[in-house]
Amino acid sequence: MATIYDVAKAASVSPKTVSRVLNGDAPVGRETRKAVEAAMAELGYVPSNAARMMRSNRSGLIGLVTGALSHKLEPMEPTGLPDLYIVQGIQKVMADSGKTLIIADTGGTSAKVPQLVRTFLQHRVEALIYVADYHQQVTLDTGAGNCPVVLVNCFDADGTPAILPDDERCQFDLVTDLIRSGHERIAYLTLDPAMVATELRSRGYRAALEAADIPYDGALEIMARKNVEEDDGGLLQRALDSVLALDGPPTVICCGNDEMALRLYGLIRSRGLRIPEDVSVAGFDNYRAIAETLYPPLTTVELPYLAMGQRAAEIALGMIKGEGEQLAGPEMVPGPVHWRSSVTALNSVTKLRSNTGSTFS
Amino acid sequence: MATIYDVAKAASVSPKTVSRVLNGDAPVGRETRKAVEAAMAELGYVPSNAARMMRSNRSGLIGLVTGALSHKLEPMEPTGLPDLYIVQGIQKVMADSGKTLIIADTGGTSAKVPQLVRTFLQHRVEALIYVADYHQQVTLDTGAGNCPVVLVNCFDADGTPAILPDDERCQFDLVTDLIRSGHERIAYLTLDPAMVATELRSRGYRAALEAADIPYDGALEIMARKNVEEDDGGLLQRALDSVLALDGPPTVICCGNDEMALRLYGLIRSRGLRIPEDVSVAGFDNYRAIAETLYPPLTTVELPYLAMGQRAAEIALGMIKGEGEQLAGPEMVPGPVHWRSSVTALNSVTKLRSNTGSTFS
DNA sequence: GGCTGCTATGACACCGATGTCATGACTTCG
DNA sequence: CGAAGTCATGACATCGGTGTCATAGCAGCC
Repeated sequence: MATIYDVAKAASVSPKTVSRVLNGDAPVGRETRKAVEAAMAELGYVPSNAARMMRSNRSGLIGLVTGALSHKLEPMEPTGLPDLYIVQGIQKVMADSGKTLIIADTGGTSAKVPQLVRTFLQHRVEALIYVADYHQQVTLDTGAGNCPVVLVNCFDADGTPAILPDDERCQFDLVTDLIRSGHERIAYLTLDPAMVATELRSRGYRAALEAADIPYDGALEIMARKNVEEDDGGLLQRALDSVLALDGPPTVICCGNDEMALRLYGLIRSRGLRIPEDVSVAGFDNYRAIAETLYPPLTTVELPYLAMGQRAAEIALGMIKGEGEQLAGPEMVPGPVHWRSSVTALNSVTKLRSNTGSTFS
Repeated sequence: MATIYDVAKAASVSPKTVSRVLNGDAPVGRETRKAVEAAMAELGYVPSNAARMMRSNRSGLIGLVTGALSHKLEPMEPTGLPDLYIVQGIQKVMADSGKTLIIADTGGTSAKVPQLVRTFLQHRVEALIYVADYHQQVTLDTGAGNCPVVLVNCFDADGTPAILPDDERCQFDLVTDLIRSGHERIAYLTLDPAMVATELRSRGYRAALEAADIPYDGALEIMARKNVEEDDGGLLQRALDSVLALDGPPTVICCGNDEMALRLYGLIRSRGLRIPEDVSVAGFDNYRAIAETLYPPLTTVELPYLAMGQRAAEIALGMIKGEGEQLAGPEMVPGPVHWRSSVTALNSVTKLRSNTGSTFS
């Protein structure tokens, strides 16, 4: 590989002059510049970042640790590969500010993290971003020293800057929109309550009911998915039958995620009911391959993964610059409701646009 | 950040001795080693890859260019995020051999590629891997010079080493398995024929029929999805009605992908037919969120994305080492059939395991 | 004893950029 | 006209490691 010295020799100038042409940090004569540029092109010269870094101490690299690439067969496999969208958001912002992402995968075991972080530190990353595959608490033994760290889709007990989806707000917005279109008997089939998100969404569900003065009925909120292999789908069937058998059956059923909604479509129809005429269905995740493909298309909430990634990248960049924008703890990012035809309006009032940034597609 | 000189001073030895402790490339006295290790721990020393690289010229970095992170709203959005699995495969192999992945996203426009490649070259990547999001031909103006390049899920006209899914073989295996379980009237609703994969799969479909001495009936093979916005799903409806109206209607319908199969489930049922009693359905992609969640679970073929990634990484590593394993052109990787209950056996013979590596799950 | 061979260590140059400072040629202004 | 200022350029040190070579100490062997 050609070096700056080769270029200098070919252009009959000093290396420093070549450097000046490269960086434009000092005036260079017109003819000289031409000669240097010609020599660079001729030799296919590409400056070495490593050598640059030795002086400047700025690598231009951002380390990204994730389990995104190794979902494998974990029992609690979440839908939609959220971390991918987070990574996408991070990548976009970083690329725009001239940083290059270097990524490493935990392979599912956080035990590998210290080793990965060490590799990153060897490359002198300017910041470290850790992306989890679902909303959870983590305890990372990063050993990152004074390297800025940002957590995404997870949080720790030490108040490390973290970007989280606002599960509570999302579910609140969805249920509020349902109420606005006239629903009052709103069932909610939840995911495993062991998950952080489940608890938060449940809170959002109840808060929305309360805000609308609708009494909370425990019989309408049922766990329908457990993160264990034994769950063969029977939980969902029983949950559905249970709410349908109630005195006041629900007019709409919210699902813990879009995958559950997909299953529910089949179950509801096998019981001779139509969607949404007999019962409406709402999902969670806006897993587009499902939500948009189902007939009728599924009303659901989008978790703002892309935005979360972008926000995380911005925070990280801010920390690199040493700006005051130091998050002391988690920052919640809300996401839009996607209103589709799996939910019917029960009132005659013109459908109200919610003021929460919902989109009607 | 502490340097090797700081460590040397703290341990009262020369920097070179610290280097020897780090790399173990020459004997070091027991006491000396202890002192050095203590000093390294004390100072939190992490060696700088940049400085190392200056001498060794080996960065330990592998450049990955992909559009994986920016699917966005492209009309021909393929299902299943194949490139993610490819990246996963690459990552695994690279991590195992001590390389670190640095990734960049094209943002959907291949115009950015040269710039990204340049960045990678600045970092002195040891190899470049380009991953496409669906099977296609590309013309990359990499300007990578003598840096090894491997293409994945795509190929070019210059015979650059490439790893491709064996679409033809996959479809052949699937249809052959269908024939083995007694099906003879096999419809095939294809994706847009403008896609490379469509042509290849069609070939596999016909080859399987021919191998079983079943005459090819053009009325059974219909394009049911066009990569344009105008396609509102009407194509699929018409295609379904068309094959159902035939004198000899199909006993099984193959779909171009699992998403189409998901749609087809709804259409078939809305026509009062049962799956698989009245008509069997097969998909393509093994998009698990759909294939495993649908009821009944979907028989489909898995494109071997993970294996492709691994293979690509191996090829790249081989090229780095300068081994003779120089692919002169594309290498096709086959994938397994996943046999599920959306296809019924028409013959009374015990179901035959195909000899093509199919799995029955 | 003198030679060889091995172990443990250090001095020094070097990788490829860039920051600092110096220099020579011109221009401008009092 | 001489001092001061600008422009264009180069010499040289430096970043943090590692390769090469030298050196000192100590054993083993004829």
